[in-house]
Amino acid sequence: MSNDWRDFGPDPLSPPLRAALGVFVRHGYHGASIRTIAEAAGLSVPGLYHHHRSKQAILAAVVDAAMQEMLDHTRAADAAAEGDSPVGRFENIVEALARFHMARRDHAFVASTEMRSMEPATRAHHVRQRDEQQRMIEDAIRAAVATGDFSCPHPEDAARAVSSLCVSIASWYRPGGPLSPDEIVERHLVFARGIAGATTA
Amino acid sequence: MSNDWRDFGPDPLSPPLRAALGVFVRHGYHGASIRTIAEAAGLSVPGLYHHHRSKQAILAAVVDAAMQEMLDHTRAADAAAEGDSPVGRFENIVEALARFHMARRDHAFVASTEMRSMEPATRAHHVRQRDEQQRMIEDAIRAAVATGDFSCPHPEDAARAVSSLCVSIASWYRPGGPLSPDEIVERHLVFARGIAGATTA
Amino acid sequence: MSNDWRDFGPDPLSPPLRAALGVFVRHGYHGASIRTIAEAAGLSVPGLYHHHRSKQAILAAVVDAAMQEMLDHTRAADAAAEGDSPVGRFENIVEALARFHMARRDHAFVASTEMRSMEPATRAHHVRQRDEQQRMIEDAIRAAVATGDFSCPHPEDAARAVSSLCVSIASWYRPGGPLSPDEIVERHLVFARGIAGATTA
Amino acid sequence: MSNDWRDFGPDPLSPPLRAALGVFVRHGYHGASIRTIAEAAGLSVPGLYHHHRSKQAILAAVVDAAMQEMLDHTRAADAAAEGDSPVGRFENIVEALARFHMARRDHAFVASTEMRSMEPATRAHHVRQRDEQQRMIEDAIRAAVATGDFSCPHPEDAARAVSSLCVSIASWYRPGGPLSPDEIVERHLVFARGIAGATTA
DNA sequence: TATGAATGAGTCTTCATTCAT
DNA sequence: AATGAATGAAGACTCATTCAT
Repeated sequence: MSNDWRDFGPDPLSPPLRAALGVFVRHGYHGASIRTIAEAAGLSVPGLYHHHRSKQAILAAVVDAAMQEMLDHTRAADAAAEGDSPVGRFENIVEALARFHMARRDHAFVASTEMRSMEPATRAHHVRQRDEQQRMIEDAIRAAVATGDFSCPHPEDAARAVSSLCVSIASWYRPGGPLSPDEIVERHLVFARGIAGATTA
Repeated sequence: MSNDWRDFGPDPLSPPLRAALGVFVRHGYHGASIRTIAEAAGLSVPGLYHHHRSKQAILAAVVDAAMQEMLDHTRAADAAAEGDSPVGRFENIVEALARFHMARRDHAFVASTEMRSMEPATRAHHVRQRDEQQRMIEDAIRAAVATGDFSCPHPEDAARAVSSLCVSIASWYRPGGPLSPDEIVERHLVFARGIAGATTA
Repeated sequence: MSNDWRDFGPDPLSPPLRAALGVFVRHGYHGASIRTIAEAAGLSVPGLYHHHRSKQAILAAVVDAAMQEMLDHTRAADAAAEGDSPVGRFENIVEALARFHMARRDHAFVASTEMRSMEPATRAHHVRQRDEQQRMIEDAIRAAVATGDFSCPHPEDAARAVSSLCVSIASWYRPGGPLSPDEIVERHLVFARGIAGATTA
Repeated sequence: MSNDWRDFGPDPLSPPLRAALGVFVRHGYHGASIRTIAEAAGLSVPGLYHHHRSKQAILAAVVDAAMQEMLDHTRAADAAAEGDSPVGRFENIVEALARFHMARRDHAFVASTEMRSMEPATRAHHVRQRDEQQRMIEDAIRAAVATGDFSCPHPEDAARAVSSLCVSIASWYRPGGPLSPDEIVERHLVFARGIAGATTA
């Protein structure tokens, strides 16, 4: 993982979970019936229950897998900039985030959209993961401010704004669209630097 | 409306629609039962149906009211900057958007979150309204680029980013939170100028 | 009435009852909603209730009007054959029955079809009217048997068969169809004579 | 089937369908609630839905089973008269029809009564089956006219009258009534020959 | 391991009917 | 005489889940 944080391999979700994800994306958690999910997975209903305890457990598994993968990649991106300037760390993290929201657009969409459908424990776990990710951005901004590379009076707000911006990619990006992932990354790096108050071109 | 685009009066939604909005926010469209909505509205179920043809019609009414109010205020904010520099237009529009997403946080949240729950006609209408709003931002950016106030190679992407940023306010802002609306507006104006590549302080 | 038992004037049903009849025919009693009936009548729902106590009362009124008109015409047809041979009585009654089931096809259809939807009292009344009508046929047959014009070992069964035959006209006859009412009458007179065992052409 | 067209074994309907049939007979299709049907079948509501897709599908299954059985028996009765005079064919068909409307009185009643409650496709199928049956009678009559056994100027109308007569048995016959099925058959053969204009005793 | 059958509780929606105005 | 607003009960149907096989 240390070097390939830019690459997302095939979806690691098990077939039933991937099927569930598709249904969640199209209909939302409450609009998705166990029957529809089972059909999409090519399983009978009890067959699906053999793999997962409940519909809620399916949601938790999908969301946790997504958040783990996101954290893995952003952490690796951060680590890969070890020794670089804080700006390099910031840019790596943003790039990892942006790439994740394209490569795993459905996963990210469901994770951000279905918070209210999660049971308290699941939701708390999810929020913790999201906060950790956001703090990584914030830390990088603070470091860059310390070196004078960024001029940013409110690093926490800027981090949230950058994060929101990357998350929102998942709601409009379509593979095969007019812009390539590389172009989208490039442009969002510019936006993110603008939000963080980069002082140099 | 010409001068008071910054102010949002009391929620114009009828009591049943306001009640429905609250349930939609907490549980999502599919998670909201007509029974729950009726209870929240202090009506019997058929009493609710007396006012609205279907659950879907309730969603459409709520979303359309929200989008109309958003468009009214952003248009007025744009018009109020008539004669100003393009930057003034841009800032007015962004401020109107930000204020809307705080004053009508629930409305905006449901409108942006429940697109997949809308029937095709409703969704198409909604998308048209959203696109018009986004084009207002884009036009202002292009004008500011023409005057040299902004340096922005991709105005359409920047407009989407600015719009996404304002929309995302609705998902974390709480009245009575640590920041006042005025502070939030101020900070988001800075973020938005950063995204659009403002060349001057 | 004494002479014009062959003619059926305009439908004597009040407009709301006529509207209800149409809905009953198309959807059946249970499939007909008060709202649909009110709409068909051009009335509001309470407006309809102003004229009739309940949906059941509407059915009773429609059915009773139909049966009364049927009895009026068959009695008059019978009376008009006073002094004729029993065969003349028989034929007059059958003709009246056949003509009624064409002229008031919807009324007759509902009356015969919705017996199970009538409350006990209404149903009992209806059955009494139907039995009286059937006995008129039976009496005529018996009289014709006594004169040797008919050869019929079971007049009661024959009367029921003749009655059923006339009732069934209502379920296929359409005004403007290939056969004129006069032709249909003529042919059913032949069938009825066949059922009753007429011994002469 | 070749020899036993006179006998109707135990009702071939599955228990849930038989239960539904009973409820349809008593209350009509629209008056029959799925709850009542399920109770009559000794099932829960979803248990009933496990076996049948919808209330309409239940009606279609019941009606089609009835019409199939009717066609099977009348065809067999017709075939059994192979080589006989046309009058023999005619009598066999009528007897099969009459017996069917006694042995399967509820099935026949619902099939003829609930045409308006069938969805278009189901209704079309039903009408086709009914027409085929009626044409069998018509053909037999025409053949008997050709041999001079019947004198009947309008075979199509006579066939419809004979058919209606047999169908109407289902609306008054009760097992254990004053007349045995054999007696009823005998009398209806006489009526049918009368309608068709039989020239010989 | 996998599934046909089952279910209590819930879904959205409509029912016939009433009443204040 | 007419209606907008309301409702308890019921409509057909589906839910997530279980269990015997």
